[in-house]
Amino acid sequence: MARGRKREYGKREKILQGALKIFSKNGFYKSKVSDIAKEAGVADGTIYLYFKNKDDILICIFEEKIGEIISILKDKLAGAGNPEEKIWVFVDNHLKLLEENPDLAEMLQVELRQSNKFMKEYIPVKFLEYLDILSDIITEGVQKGVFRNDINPTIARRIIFGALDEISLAWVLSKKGKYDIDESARQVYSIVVNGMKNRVLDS
Amino acid sequence: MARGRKREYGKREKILQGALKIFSKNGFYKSKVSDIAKEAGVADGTIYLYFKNKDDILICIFEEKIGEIISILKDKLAGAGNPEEKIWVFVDNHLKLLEENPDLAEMLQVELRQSNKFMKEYIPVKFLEYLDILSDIITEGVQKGVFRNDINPTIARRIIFGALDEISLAWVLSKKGKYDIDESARQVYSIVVNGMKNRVLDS
Amino acid sequence: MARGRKREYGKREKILQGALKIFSKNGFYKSKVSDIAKEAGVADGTIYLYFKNKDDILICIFEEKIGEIISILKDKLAGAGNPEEKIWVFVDNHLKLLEENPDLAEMLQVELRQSNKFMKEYIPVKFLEYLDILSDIITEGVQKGVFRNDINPTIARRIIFGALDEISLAWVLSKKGKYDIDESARQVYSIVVNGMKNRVLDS
Amino acid sequence: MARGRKREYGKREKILQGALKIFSKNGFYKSKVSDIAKEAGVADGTIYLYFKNKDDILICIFEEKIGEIISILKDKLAGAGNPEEKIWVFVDNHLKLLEENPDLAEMLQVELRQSNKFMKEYIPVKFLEYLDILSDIITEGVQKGVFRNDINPTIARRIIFGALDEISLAWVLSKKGKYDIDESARQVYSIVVNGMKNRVLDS
DNA sequence: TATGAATGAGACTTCATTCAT
DNA sequence: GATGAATGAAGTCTCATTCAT
Repeated sequence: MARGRKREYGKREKILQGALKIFSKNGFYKSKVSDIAKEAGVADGTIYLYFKNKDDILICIFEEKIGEIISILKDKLAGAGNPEEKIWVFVDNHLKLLEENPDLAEMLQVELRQSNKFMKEYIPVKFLEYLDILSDIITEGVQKGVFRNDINPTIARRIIFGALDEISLAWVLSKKGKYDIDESARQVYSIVVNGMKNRVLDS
Repeated sequence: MARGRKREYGKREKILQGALKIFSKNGFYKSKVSDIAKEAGVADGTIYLYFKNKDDILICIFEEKIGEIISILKDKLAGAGNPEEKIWVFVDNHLKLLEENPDLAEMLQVELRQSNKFMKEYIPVKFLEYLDILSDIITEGVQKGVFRNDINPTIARRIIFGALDEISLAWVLSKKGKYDIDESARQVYSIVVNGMKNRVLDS
Repeated sequence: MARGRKREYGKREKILQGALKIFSKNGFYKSKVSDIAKEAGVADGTIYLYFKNKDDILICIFEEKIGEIISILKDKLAGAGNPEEKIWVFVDNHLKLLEENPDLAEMLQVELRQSNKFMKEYIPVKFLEYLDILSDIITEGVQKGVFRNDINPTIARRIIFGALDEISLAWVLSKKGKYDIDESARQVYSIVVNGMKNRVLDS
Repeated sequence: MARGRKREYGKREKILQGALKIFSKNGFYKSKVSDIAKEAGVADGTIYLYFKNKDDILICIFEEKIGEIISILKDKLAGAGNPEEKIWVFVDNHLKLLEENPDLAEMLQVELRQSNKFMKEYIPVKFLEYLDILSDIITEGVQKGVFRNDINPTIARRIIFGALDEISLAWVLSKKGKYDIDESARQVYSIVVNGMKNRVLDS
């Protein structure tokens, strides 16, 4: 658990948190490095001791945050039984997590999109890892005959993630009031699981 | 200092087209007004005869392009019969349109998201109009008993749009090769329509 | 009295009047040629049929307006008797004229100063002609023994004009309310005439 | 992209001096911020570390320079006896100071005028403080019976300042050659003091 | 390691002027 | 003569990044 000098890691972490807050408030381009520094309580120059440049901060937030999400998700999935239950865990976890971390939600919704664009070279490894969990569940469901075998896991995972993503976006942009996250989770689950279900087995 | 002019018409349209191309290539913030001007074949200053500022160009593209999409969609929907068929028309139209207009796809994916944010005052009227079409179809389906009556049209429309949106994004970012748009359309249709279908009626 | 085509002269005059109004409101640099055109009710391009450029408009206003002032002043001076009375006529005329033409006042106060500077080549011929009237009166007074012969007319005229100018400026900037022009005229007259008066003759 | 820095102090002062020089040479509007930077030996951006914008530089020069003038003037006035002598100190000080600081003279003459206009909101506190010194002297003279009691100090101070101002302007614009500052000071003093003097007391 | 003053390239936008109609 | 759409040079200001301390 010991992780070298606290001072160093403390600052890096503070910068990432500050950046998350600032990015989510202003968007990536409108955020000034000096504002991040102020928010983090460090000098402007200090940021460049921990990150290559402004873009790098963005990338690191993704890697780190999605890493945490994946870790939490995997823990929860370990306790889940069949593929349908796993889908529920995924859906519920995704929406709850963003509900509890509005800054993170805002960033993933809005800045991630940009980042994919302006950083052509950046391949969102961690993000794909997250999507892989979803396609693994679907594949498992298909193999077990729970889901129809004409379901294409690569496309289906995009459908599910897209649905969750749009729900989150609507929630973020609606100033977090209008949409009920629990209700939304149930609707997503009900539609996609029913949508993929193998009816033959039911009878 | 000024030089010759040509009195060509359709300049506004040429600027919008140029901007669409540049925005989709570089993203809004990385796009220079002078590049848009060059692409449109006009002088930098000319842009400001037709648009208030750079933001205004973005907004006008949305209004105009989504307006066109809505118009085309409504025509197609007029020939569709039951709600399920209408969902198919919506899904198919959305994905085909973006396939045929990659620049537009790229922009809608990335810039529309930001727009809500950086221009606090801008409310995407036309975009909501587009979503309304979707919820109207769902509502109709629920009323006719084709879709389950526990389906919430406001959430369901986000689910469907999100699915389409993510598919488009994946297609855009994968450099338009990896994903098969037809297959994707069928998957989206199959999952969401089956997912909303009222099974009681079937028996 | 007939002066060629009315149309042509009418437009030139309208432009000058419009420019006077706009310059006095915004100052020379903040005034846009297009605003002058709008105020004058002509097209932007039309201005360049009558004036070489924006600077030229300014110069022409000076020449024309100061010309008119000189003409009016000379008429009034023709009816004046001794140098002291002439000083009064000059002082009274200057302040009254500006009171009645606030736009002109504003312009002479502010733009005339600049003009000497930004147009190095422009020598304010008409303005010097106006000052000459003043030094002629002083010289006459000195010669007649009314004013002391240690009075230097070239300097004294600057003193008198400066006093009037500053009074006008204060009046212009105070939004024409605070200062009483009549009272000011009397104070200027009383101070400068008493200040130049030859006391030896009095006894 | 940034390059070496020197950590020299007094940058604010160097910018003010550079700006004074550039403004006086070109006038406010024709002066480019980059020229001021070059003159001051700093980078363009550095100017914005010390001043809000170009207008702010102008205002600061006024505040600072007139502050200095007031300070010097007050010292000299402390050693002056009667009101007439104080008028002489004021007149002499004003003209000598501008003679020794041609750039400052040019700015006060020309740019101050502009500033009063384009910065409607800016109230020239320091400048009014300077004028107050003058009206205080006049009021004192009136109370002591040295000056006539029909003299209005508020107007008289404008007359005196205006006279000095115009003399300075003529001197500045005449490329500092034609006018003799000493002679001018004596003329102004002689005219205004004689002009305000209470003759009744003389007898 | 940390700082933050300084840098300077670059972008948006304005507006005097032109000239095809 | 009159128009006004078009031009494009130019200027203010921003802000990511550096490096002497």
